[in-house]
Amino acid sequence: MDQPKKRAKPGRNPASASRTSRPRQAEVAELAGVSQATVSLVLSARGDGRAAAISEETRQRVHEAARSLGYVPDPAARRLAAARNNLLGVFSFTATFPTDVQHSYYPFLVGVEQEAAAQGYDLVLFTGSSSGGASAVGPEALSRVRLADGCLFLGRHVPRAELKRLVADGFPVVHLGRREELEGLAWVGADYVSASREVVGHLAELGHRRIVLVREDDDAPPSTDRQQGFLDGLAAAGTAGGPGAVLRCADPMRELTAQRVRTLVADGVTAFVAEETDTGAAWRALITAVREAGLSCPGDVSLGLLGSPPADLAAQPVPMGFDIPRHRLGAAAVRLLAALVAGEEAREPLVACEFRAGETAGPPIQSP
Amino acid sequence: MDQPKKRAKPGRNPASASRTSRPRQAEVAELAGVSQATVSLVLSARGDGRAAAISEETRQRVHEAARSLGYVPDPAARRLAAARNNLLGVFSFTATFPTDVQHSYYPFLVGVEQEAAAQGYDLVLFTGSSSGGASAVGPEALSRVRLADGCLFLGRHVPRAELKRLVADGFPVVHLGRREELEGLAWVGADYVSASREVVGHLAELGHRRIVLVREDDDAPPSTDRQQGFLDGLAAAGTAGGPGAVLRCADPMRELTAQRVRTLVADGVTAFVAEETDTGAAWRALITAVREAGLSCPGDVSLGLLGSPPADLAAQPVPMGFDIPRHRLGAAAVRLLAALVAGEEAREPLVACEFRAGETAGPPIQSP
DNA sequence: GCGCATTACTAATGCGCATTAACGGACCGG
DNA sequence: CCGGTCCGTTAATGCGCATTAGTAATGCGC
Repeated sequence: MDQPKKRAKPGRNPASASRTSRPRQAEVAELAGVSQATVSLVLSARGDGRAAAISEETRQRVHEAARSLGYVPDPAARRLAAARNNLLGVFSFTATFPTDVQHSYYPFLVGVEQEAAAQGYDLVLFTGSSSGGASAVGPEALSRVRLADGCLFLGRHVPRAELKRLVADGFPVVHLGRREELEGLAWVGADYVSASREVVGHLAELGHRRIVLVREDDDAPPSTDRQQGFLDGLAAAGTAGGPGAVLRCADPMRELTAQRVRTLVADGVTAFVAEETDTGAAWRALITAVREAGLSCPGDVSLGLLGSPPADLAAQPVPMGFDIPRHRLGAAAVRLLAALVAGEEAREPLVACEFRAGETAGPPIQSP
Repeated sequence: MDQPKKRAKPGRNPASASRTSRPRQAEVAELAGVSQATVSLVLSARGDGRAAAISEETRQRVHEAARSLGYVPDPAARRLAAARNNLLGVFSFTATFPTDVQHSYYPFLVGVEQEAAAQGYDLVLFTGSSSGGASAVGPEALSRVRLADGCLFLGRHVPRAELKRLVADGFPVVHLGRREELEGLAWVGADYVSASREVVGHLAELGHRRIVLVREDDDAPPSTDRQQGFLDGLAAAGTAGGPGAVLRCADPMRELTAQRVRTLVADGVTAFVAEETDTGAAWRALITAVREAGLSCPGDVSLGLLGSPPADLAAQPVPMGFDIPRHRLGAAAVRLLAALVAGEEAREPLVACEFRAGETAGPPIQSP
């Protein structure tokens, strides 16, 4: 009577419909006359490296049995046992799927998807702002991402506190876009400094000595980086920057008039570069002013754009400048994230931009 | 001494790096001072129906503990334990985010994402055939989707055999786009028949009696449906279709000449409708031919497009016709899938298109 | 012919969760 | 005051697989 208390076996509810049809490893094992463990060893044998100690004959029998039964491993069980989900999260605080196909996140996603596939990960898409009723946009909205092995963040409005919490907990996180304010947060970004320096370098090579940067009145890192690169480029070319080299406008369209451009050109300026922003205001203002000043572009004055032109100006003559490799940025972010998930160290976060020769730059005119 | 042989506990290898960060139910339980089972009961309590027998106070404590720990249930474990994980899969055999935006499933995804959020599901993007090297396109490629509660399939190149297997196993699957060849496969599609009939109806109401359909030489269901709707519309308008009512061209640009159009118009034809295809060839050929024939559009002849114009022609006068509600299609697919997951029956798979008045249709000219 | 290494395989275990029988305590009618 | 009932909670179990300690069998050397 002192045997351990006998308990019924609760277990699980009766087999659901699909139970009957899907063979388990145990059934394969029985058919092959081996143990379940052997089946697992055979079927999950990594192609690379040494094969486990299983005889070729057994291996064959197991494979045969598996095939004849139509065995397919259960991914849930596989992932549970392996303690990894092979899932990467993608979180954007603005809608992950903006209605506009032209949206700037799209190219990132292309790269993200490709690289994730290459690394053997699937993607879980989270939306912070989704109007969906179920997901309350509470502070814990972010913690759902823990479902994945790691998470990629897009957009600038990700709440700091929550992100910090994730990072502090050691959850692998990568931010797409420079994000240095948050200690320990991994990120990847485009190397605007080098790219901008290169643009200035090309202009200098063509012979330009007086170059002006038109930028907006915004202290976002991308803007700062571009100015930095611009000034570096000037220095490398042996040209003094000086305060007049940077034209900072709160409202470019209003401040950068044709008259202003004429004055600068008369003063010896032979080339302008504009920074790229969301709105493209600086570039828009620049080409408008130059046109209205009656100046021809590669002829009278050379223009450069530190980025890509806005979609509605894409048909215009291609500006000399650089393209942000969004595609590669997305891929780099995934690689970094995968490395973090695997417990490796973060690597170089900067991705080089691609120089674009365009058709808006030429040698400076000889001032009369 | 006859106790069962003592064996060491093999278990699994020491915790990987991420182990620390992901709290388990057991940890929540400890913090709340209850058992793991209680945590499970509280957290998986179905909102509907009777709440499990847990006191409100305990419930509170558990929720609090879970929140403070940032607990998120492990999808794999959830799934393995025979429940569901509130995950819906999206699988497209071509890249979901293709480089070529034209063929993108993006608009669908907008609807999918919204509806999934509304239904309380997260989305897993199973990266199908991406050029990535890792994922061999073996038979198991598709079976990964079993991690989710159900899966949405996009694209026409999904391998039949594997899909069939999923369906046969009772795994909830919905195909976006008509797919009747596969017995038992649920799908949602746009109602091209009704929409095309409506377009013809509008033309008939305007007074058109002789209407010609320009279509490509392709027997895909969407083409067939449009023709069907077109003929239905003619019949409803009391106009005989006749063999001449459908112009089937292998190469519309070449076959649909200005001369041909002139002849038709002279013969009494007052309106043309073109089908929409990937390339937009039929519509392109039609408007080109009409222009070259020197005919003005809403004046001399009315035009309709059974679908949306290709992106590069969007700036032209908006064609009368209909828009495929990709957004709503995606949402409908998710609703259907959610119903299947819940064990309900499939419902009406057709989603209505949206009529677009446009500016290419008017009353027919009185032939002299 | 005994120790020791190697090979080929199996038993046991747990991943994290859901499920359910059982249990202890409070309450209650008789 | 005792058996019964209800309530809140828990222990135990297994989902399907990967992992690893252990074992039986065999080979090898001296």
